Amino acid sequence: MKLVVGNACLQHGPESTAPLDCLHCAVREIAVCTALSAPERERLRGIAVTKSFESGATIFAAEEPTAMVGTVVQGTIKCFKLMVDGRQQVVGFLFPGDFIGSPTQETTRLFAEALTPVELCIFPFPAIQRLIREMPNLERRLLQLANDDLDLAQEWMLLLGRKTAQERLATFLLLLAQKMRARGGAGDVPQGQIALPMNRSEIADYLGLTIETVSRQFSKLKAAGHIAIANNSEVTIRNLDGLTAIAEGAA
Amino acid sequence: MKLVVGNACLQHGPESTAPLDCLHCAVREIAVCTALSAPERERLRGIAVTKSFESGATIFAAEEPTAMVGTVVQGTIKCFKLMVDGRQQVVGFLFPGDFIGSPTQETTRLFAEALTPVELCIFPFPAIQRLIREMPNLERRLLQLANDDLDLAQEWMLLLGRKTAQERLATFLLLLAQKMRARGGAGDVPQGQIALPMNRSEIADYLGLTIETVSRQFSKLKAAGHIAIANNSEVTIRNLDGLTAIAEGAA
DNA sequence: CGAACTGTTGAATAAGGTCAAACCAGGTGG
DNA sequence: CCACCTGGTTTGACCTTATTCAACAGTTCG
Repeated sequence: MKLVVGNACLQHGPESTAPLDCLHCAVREIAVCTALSAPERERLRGIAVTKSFESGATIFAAEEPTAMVGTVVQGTIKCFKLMVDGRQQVVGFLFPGDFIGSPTQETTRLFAEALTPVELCIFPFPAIQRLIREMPNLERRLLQLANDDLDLAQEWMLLLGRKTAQERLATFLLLLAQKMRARGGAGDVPQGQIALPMNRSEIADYLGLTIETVSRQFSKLKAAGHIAIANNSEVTIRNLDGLTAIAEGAA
Repeated sequence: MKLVVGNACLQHGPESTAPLDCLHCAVREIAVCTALSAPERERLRGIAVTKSFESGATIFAAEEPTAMVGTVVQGTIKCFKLMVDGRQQVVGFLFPGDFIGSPTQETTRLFAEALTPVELCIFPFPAIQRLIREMPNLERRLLQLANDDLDLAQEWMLLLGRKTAQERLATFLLLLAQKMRARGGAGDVPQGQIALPMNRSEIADYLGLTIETVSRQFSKLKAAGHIAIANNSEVTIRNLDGLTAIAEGAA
């Protein structure tokens, strides 16, 4: 486990204070800002700064005072919990367009680590708290996002508490496929092709399994013809219905 | 599994339309309404109705259009997910003062069932959506509640994905004790005494275990002197530090 | 080309699940 | 008042799944 310790955010690293170019932002169609009126978006832009993280960097760590929230512009992030003896549970992977951080909690409860080079559009904590009070549209959007996250977390509780290893991996792949579809838009990514920017260990920590079990289940799904494995970070869904049946425990 | 099927809410059963007596409400100190100003509380009261459910009744079911949200005034509720083959995952128990339902989602994602006789203070869905738009304080409070719920859900993902049976039960008992403390106030409940309004099967479905394993872990904690078991629905914490150490995996 | 990772596969082990029997408390009815 | 029944719970014996431990294969990168 490689942890860059300390409150990395807002302290070092390349941070642009130049005016943001929201009009050409890659995620302007899906991020929080979507819900805002033009003048509101302008105000939000006023407090935003962009920041880059190299692969493996800690974005924030649990127990720290919350320094920021923000939008993922580029890259993949894993959010996770840690136990004192090192056991790890990934609670979510974040992709471009996703919102990161809790806008109401004074203290961070999670660790966030960049799995690839990451670019964030950051809203410093005190500033965003002020803006939330002044912009009901922003607050409404955040409430919606929080409820959606809660829904996904509860779905994952079902997975972790009641599904078999096979069902977990199938569910995971379908979730990624769905996220890609919701994002990538049209022909961006070929039908059923899934990028895996995380390694087996991180998948295992998301699914509550070991790397060996994850690997075995990949092999099994491949042998059954449900997926094809190009390389370790790219798989293709060959049989969507079959995979769905497995994920729901109907197989 | 006893399921009263159908959209039970707002359709039948005793439902009071008389003006609510908020001043003497048992949960007025902790519920959503706490965050509101006097006139705001008055408006919220205007759309509220109380409703009772008998033990075992379905309060709402997954996939239904959301009919209401509300506050638990009395009783205990379990919220859970179901798989097609009947596997069940409890995602939370709700106690007096807790908020029930998602104020942003048009469709219900969970089942909610009364474990004891339950009294709810109900806010019909269209009305609450309107009020949210008009009362920023209400929205702010709901955002806070949603983020707290999300935090708890992620803590539970760690439990379900990475903790042993022993650690799960210890964590569960400590969570209940903490909830009781946060609620019951002063001498209401004797030190470390925990009421268990749910049976072993429901605990098992919350912890991702079987009833047999739950039972064995109860016996083990009792044998180790960490808890005392008065009867099946009441336990006492004898060794808080020991239990905490177990829950955190430090034992 | 070889070192260092990361991932895969196999064999042995353990934790928790399954099946089955015993237990116990609370309610029923003689 | 007490024997009996019933549901939930506990306990025991055995089994299955996933973990652990270990060896091997494939990639990446100096």
